[in-house]
Amino acid sequence: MVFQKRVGCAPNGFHIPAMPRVPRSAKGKRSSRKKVEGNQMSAFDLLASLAGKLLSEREGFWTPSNEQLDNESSIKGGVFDQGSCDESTVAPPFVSHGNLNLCFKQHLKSMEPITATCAPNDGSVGEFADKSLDSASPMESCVYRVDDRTVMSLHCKGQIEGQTDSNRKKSVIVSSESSVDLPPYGDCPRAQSCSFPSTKDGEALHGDDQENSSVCTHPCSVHSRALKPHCLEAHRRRKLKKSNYRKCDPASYYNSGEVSNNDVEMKPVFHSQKLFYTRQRSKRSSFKQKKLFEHCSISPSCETSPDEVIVDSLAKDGIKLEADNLLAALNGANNISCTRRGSNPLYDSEDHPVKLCIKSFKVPELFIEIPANATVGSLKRTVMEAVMAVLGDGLCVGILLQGKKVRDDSKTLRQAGISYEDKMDGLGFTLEPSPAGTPPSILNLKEPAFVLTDPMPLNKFQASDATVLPPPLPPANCIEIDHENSAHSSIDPPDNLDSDSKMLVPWAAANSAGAALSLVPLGKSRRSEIAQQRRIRRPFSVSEVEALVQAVEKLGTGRWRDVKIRAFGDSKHRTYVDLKDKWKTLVHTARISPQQRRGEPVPQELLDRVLSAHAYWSHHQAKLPDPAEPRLLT
DNA sequence: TTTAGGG
DNA sequence: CCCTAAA
Repeated sequence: MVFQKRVGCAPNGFHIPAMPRVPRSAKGKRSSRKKVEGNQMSAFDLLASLAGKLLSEREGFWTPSNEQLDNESSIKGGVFDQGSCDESTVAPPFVSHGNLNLCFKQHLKSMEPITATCAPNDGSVGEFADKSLDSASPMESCVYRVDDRTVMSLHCKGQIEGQTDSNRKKSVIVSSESSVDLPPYGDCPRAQSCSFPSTKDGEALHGDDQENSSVCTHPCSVHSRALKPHCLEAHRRRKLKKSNYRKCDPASYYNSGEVSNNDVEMKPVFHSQKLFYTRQRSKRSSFKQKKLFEHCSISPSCETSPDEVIVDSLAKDGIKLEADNLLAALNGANNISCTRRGSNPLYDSEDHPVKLCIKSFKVPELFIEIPANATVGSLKRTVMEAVMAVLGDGLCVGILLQGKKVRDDSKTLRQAGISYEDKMDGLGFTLEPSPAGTPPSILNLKEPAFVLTDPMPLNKFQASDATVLPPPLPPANCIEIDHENSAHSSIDPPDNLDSDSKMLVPWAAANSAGAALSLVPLGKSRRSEIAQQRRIRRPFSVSEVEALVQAVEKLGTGRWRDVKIRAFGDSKHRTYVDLKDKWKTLVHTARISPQQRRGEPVPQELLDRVLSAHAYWSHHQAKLPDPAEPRLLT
């Protein structure tokens, strides 16, 4: 007997008492060194990264005025981009008081507004929701209709004024088929998504809605997330299609995703222990869909079901994490020397500290299928593995301001507009995949629909269960990145979110208890042709070239692994293949005229050595790993 | 997993 | 940088 249970809707989520080291994902776990290369990011790292982003960078050339956006659209954009039930939460233990809730959403994106907040940290979302119905409340509400559902959106209208009333900026969108006193439909034409509050307060307020809201998720929308074809490399698509995907009855996806939001629903769909890792079935508003599909040839109407409604919610028990606490935790744990108050040189004399409250991060929800005779312990492990597969394979924090990504890490908060109170309700953080070994880059999760399956070779699996399983996923993070952006962050172009959005497909981590996982997209063929991540281009610096040349001189051109160890042993982002390729280009560069060379000029001396080494090793086989290593005569 | 090469 | 056949 096999049952399938949707984990994600567990009201209280999964509270992980400690943040273990994350199992490495599919690639390179062979040696310890490889593990080091693994793009692992602990929750602490995450916070550190976040803190660094928020509090440590101040230089920039961008002026906030460029980012003046519609104040309302931001939240809604964020909401639309979220669109899912609230899911499990992970509470890292290192936050002294207050938890950073990582809510398992269907994708790694957080729309939770980071609010400027001043102690005392009051007010749950529910309270705000309550108050929002009061005209005196700092919250605004608006109502709109999604299909047959009336939806109320509560969001902040107030500005942060002074130090006492600044933490009133919350946004919650409340699904409402209930008795909530709703303003007339149409008050807020832009708001078209619904979500249900998962905070306890929200539950208390709209408890009846939760179940109803659950209905909002619809399996059919599993594939409704728009993947912009223009974002896909056709070439890659073809390859992926050819090599990694197989035809599969779409209905099987739906079956697999047909588990309702009722936690208790069991479905004997699969016969082996699997983890379903699917994106929340949701529907975006027509408004958002328009944006989503703006560059997509797929019609939204055919991608969504009428009764799908975006279900978005705030973290269950989303405990605020104040910057103070965060910094204190960081300082205490990792000697990060940043203080927040007065004397902090990070702040200009007249610069007010920016207090932020991260309500939650959202990561994809999980579907788990496990034999009924499995032990509770194995279930726990399975969930943990799924969780860590999502969280562990390298996350970085992205910042959304007014719905736009803030990419320039060098900007100050003020320059980025984060210190502007009138924008605080448009500030959001996202958990994003961090390309291996690369600085955090902003990546939007657009197609977080996966299935975790048995790790058996895909070909075997296909042969044995081809009618059930969705197409397998390419064996790596599938992140489409902006090729225009190098590793260096840059300013977000002032266009909409989707235009520069990225896609990601996390790759499951390895197992620990015989339940190895692999990830398979749950999407449909068209858009399950997910672009595989292309690593961010990282031009070799002169010093790197120097190290490479030196190592090749010593080791020869046939031992790239050794060269890598020798010259880039601690570098995560330079693989031996990279080095081999770089050497290839170096040889080429050395042979062409300086006028033809591009990029950062390599000193001629190095190029000469490249040619010399290349010539030498062309005639000397570098076979012997160690003893009398041939020396290059120079 | 590494190497070697083409793309 | 990617992709992959071969080793």
